[in-house]
Amino acid sequence: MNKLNDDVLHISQDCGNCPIRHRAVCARCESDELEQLEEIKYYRSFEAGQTVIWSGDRMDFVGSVVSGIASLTQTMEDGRTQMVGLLLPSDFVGRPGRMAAAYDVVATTDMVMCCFRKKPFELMMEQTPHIAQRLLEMTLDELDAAREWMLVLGRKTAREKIASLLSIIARRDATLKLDGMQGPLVFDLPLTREAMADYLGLTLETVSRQMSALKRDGVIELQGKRHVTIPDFSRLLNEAGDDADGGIMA
Amino acid sequence: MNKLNDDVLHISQDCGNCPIRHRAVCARCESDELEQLEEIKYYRSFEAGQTVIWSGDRMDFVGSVVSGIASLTQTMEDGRTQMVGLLLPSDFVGRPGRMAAAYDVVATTDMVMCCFRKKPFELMMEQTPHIAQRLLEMTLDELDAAREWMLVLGRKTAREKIASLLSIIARRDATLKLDGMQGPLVFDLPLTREAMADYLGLTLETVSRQMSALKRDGVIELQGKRHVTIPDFSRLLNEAGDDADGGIMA
DNA sequence: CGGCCCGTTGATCGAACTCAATTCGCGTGG
DNA sequence: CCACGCGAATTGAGTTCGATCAACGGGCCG
Repeated sequence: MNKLNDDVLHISQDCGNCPIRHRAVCARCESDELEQLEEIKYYRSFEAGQTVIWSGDRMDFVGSVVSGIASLTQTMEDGRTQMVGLLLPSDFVGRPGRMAAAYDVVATTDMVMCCFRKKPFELMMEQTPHIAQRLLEMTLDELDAAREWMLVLGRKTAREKIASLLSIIARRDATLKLDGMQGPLVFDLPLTREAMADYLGLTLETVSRQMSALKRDGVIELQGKRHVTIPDFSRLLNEAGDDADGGIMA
Repeated sequence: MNKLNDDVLHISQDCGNCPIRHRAVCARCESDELEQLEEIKYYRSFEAGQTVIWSGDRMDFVGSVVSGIASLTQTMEDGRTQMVGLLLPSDFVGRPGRMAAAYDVVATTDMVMCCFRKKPFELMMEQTPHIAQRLLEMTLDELDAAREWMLVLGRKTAREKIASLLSIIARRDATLKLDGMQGPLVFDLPLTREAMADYLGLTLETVSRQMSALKRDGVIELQGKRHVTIPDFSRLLNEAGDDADGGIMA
């Protein structure tokens, strides 16, 4: 918690130094627009496991994930839950124009959010096209990701689902590190087995079994439960049922 | 085919009389903006089963479904396919700023599209905020629908999946007819059993079996293979695993 | 009439679920 | 320091739901 507060202080108010400055909803803003945003923004930090907002709750802010990871989940009355979004740094939370949250938002790791008061943000959106433009672009990207995930949920086997999730996390991690993807990829899983199960529409036992199977078959290596090494990325892509050729897909 | 061409001629050029005028991407346009759009638009008709565009193909238009239904599908190399979108009248096709189609688009019924040449449309989007605003709104709605569908794909049983699909189609049909949803709902399924299976992540045999089971249990009535009667909508919602109370959900 | 498409139904199989026991890692308190 | 407890993860045994393979029925058109 102290650590988190330090982070918040450290990030402070300056959009210019923000780590997600050029990827978030504010990416296209000019400096005067940033100044406007700074007046309606504030930071909030969450510990791993903490709930940001419950589905149906009134939501008087929107915002961006600055660091850490959050998940968007839907739950049925009998308790079955499905993750419908994985929010990474720079991803946007909330929907302008909507009163209530449509999903549960939970921090899966310690997390910092840059929040904008909703009303003034909506006003700004009407006036400055840069924000709406960027939000449209980001929403279209999310829609593509959601559709990609529908294929995973609807048609892939448990093994392929795990491989798909690992390859997505690995790819993201590699791009963050500006890794050319040469050599083995190494990263930490930001999700518990249960969260992976919720994302993939599986049970946690099946997730565990398939992780063990991929390890046994040499597709992945595990140091501890969370630290993963991918010796051959194209092999993993193959297991995911995606086209193998290491090419970056559309 | 003759029927289709008649439709096209009938719709002709006048945006003012367009059946989707107030719901499509052009919903918020002023009359001068509509005039601009009319200069870059043209109609195309497709017969049931015809492919509008293949994934990966260069796409030099975007557009709206005017009448009929189209589906967005993704296919793996081994032939497994997943429908990732069901395009109804007023829904938007294509992504501004993207060169190639990301999905296969297929007409599942006879269909008419209002197409805009892509380059000029993109230019208009930059100049007139009304279009981008509406497109953002529509994209956010689609994202919500996709996430709703992820819950269906990931966590619902075959029976619940069928009930979910039927309730969505029934609800849409009722709103089109401005039906207050009192009394039994009656509609025609616009999808083959196979298309339903592709949407739901099932096989067509399972779809057929569950349709028979719902009929046997009195949840639905079938006249022929496509004509459906829902005697008790809240019962159907219950079978779908959604909250039963006939209320209109968020 | 025969072929074709769409849909239904039956029999069997297997992948993933469920229930249950056990292990691992880690912090906490005696 | 070790014992203890707890949550996360693994592994096993048995069951089940939906997939697969296969046969059959009905409507439509040539």
